[in-house]
Amino acid sequence: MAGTGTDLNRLRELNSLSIVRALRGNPPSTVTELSARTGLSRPSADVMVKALVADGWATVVEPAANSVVGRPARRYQFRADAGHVLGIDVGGHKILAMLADLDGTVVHSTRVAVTPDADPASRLAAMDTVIANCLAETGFSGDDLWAITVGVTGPVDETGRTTLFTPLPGWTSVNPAEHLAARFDAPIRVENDCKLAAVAERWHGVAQDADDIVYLLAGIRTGAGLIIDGTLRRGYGGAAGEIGALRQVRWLGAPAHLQNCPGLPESVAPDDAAAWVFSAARDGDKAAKAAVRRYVRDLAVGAAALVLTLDPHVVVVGGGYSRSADIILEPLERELQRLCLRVPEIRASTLADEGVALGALRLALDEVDARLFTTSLPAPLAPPAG
Amino acid sequence: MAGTGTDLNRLRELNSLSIVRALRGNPPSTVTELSARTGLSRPSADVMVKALVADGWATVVEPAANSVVGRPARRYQFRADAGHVLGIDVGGHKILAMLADLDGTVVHSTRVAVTPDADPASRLAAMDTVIANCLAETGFSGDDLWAITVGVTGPVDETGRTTLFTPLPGWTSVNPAEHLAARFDAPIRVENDCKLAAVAERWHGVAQDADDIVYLLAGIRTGAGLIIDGTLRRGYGGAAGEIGALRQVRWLGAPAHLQNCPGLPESVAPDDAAAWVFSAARDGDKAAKAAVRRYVRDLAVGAAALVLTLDPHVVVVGGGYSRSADIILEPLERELQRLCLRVPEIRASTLADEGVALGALRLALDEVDARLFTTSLPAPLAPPAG
DNA sequence: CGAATATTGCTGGGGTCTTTACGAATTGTA
DNA sequence: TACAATTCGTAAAGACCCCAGCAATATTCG
Repeated sequence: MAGTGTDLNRLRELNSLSIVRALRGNPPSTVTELSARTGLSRPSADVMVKALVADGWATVVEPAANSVVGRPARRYQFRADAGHVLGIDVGGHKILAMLADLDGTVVHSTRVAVTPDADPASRLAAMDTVIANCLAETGFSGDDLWAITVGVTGPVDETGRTTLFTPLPGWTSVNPAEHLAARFDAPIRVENDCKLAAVAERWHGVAQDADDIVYLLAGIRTGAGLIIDGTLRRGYGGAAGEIGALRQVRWLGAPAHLQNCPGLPESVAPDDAAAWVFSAARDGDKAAKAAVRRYVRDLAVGAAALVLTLDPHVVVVGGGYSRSADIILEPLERELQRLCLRVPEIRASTLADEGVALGALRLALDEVDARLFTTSLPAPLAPPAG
Repeated sequence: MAGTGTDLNRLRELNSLSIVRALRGNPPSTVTELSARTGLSRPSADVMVKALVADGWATVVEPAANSVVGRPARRYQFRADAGHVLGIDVGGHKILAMLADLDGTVVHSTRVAVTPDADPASRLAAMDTVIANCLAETGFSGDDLWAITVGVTGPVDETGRTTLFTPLPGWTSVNPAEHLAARFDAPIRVENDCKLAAVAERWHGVAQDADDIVYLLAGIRTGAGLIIDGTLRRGYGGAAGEIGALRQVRWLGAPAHLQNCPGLPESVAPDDAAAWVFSAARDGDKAAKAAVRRYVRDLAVGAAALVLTLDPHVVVVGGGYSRSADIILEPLERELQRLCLRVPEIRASTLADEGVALGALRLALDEVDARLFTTSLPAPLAPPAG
């Protein structure tokens, strides 16, 4: 029964989707271009794209200045604003929401600061506020959202819970997916923050060329996210990448080398300690340099375990400490050279603290795509015209 | 240009392949059954299967005793003997070749013993002999082979070389793929033995139900093969799973606990030492039990690194020592419980020393399938009738 | 031997894509 | 301004595929 029995309707769907693919991510295209891009004949491409326009998936862009000989062609464009998705980073210090259209263009983002020891209820309330603001400031309603993804700390199981552990107090009892499902109709997904950051690096970050990626979160917390063969790997129970739980790897204590660096002035707040150490090391401070060396050495053991297990193309170093990539990357590479069989390329993230939210957006878009590309074209939820 | 432009021909191909899928792995089927299985109409299924018969991909099986009312239906069967594939395990102690038809049924296998310190040339010669015998004893020629896969020790790069390292002396300079390419036209692939064993466990072993598998080779060598999301993961440079190279993991020295167990009689050959220790431990020998405990403790650290990285569904323990799974599995699980966040199921392999060759067969079959299911149906290389 | 049953084979209908062809719109040149 | 050249838009014809339904066929059971 699960057979791939394929009839004519399916063929038409396939070709319609083929046209959608050809439209997306390209500048407004003529029918001739679409025909060339899809391999379909020009009349077919014409019929398809006209149907898409009728259903609200595409629009006609007026010819514009055309300096070429011949009748000017109509240009069609995918209606990226037919729907929107939301990506949310629920972090220890901040909550960040990003709203993007179907092309993945970020339309708006909102953030609010929270304290790491906030209780779950107030954290969820802050999340609600951030979302509400993001929608209010752009004039959208919850019905305009086609998918929502939330990034949280700790391994996430199928249901969206972080049962194994999480640094956020009380968070294990919370299910953000259920919480949001009561407010929004869109499909909601909860995912681990490191995993989302990894996705973001492949989407808009420094690993766009790689299919096998290890993302290292280097910050007050240490963690990892894995992309294998181009897709995010969650593991059977959603706990892939949690190599830090292995004591031999020393990730848990690694940041302490920086936090407790001898010579650290009392005036420096704990959150700024690492930055101070990196800066001091850059200035040649002996103790700071030793602290960085010890930190990197511990970080490298876990990284080596990941690298040896997966043999990735690229290792991306992200997280708060990646701002000091200039003094981390080189010793990290040296350590990996010592520990690994084949050393991957090591690159520093450039997504600052937006990686998790961006990755959440990408996953939400994937959700939309999956529906779009498998279960035929859904009824056009979009208004008939912009 | 890479567009999915889909015309009628493609539709027909798709449906033809759909029929092939419905035929394979099923007993001889009537057109009505095929129609039900594929979702196609009966006339369509009829036309398709007739075309397959004409091209040599299927045969008609005569009605046989039919005890049901009505006109007896013709039964069609996939011609598994239209082609064959070869899987070869080039190990330290033996070389094993297996010949299978397109259904994966093993038709014949040949093996020969070699010494671990044999030089590359004689090892390749032994491989040639094993293949030649396997073909001669079944009456096939090299032209009947549609794909060949060779399993070797050590990480294999894209070209089929084991450049990073291998325990076989001189083997880094050898390229078995090139060697065989001079003799056979079929596509040839070389792969790491642990990876192939992992594939075999999912195909015919104890992990058929799992999509995320860590295969542990527990023997005189220690190694791993990874299956993630149902497919073998090689890593960017083919060195995935080589966690044993990390010193912290202690895999290199782990078997020594068994080999050098105090109380080991001088009369026991090195190759039989582990078996003796396991047996002694089973009989309650204190020293032997301690040696096993130490071995498992070391094995578990690397296994934990793999498990924490990938969060697999199942860990399969294979290799020579898996014959003593009865006294390894329980302490291994206990150790993993201690070291991991979520402990996967742990199972002992039952494929004895045929896992690598079986996995090689599966990969060769995958190669055939890939051609069959992407680039349309190739011209029937098969003779028109059995 | 005839009725019941299930399969086989065939024909027409509906649908899709492609090819071919021709009219329409614009540019550049005489 | 008129005309050729070029490209786009669209319509008609042809080929192909899938499906529904009906007549013919082969077998079992009474």
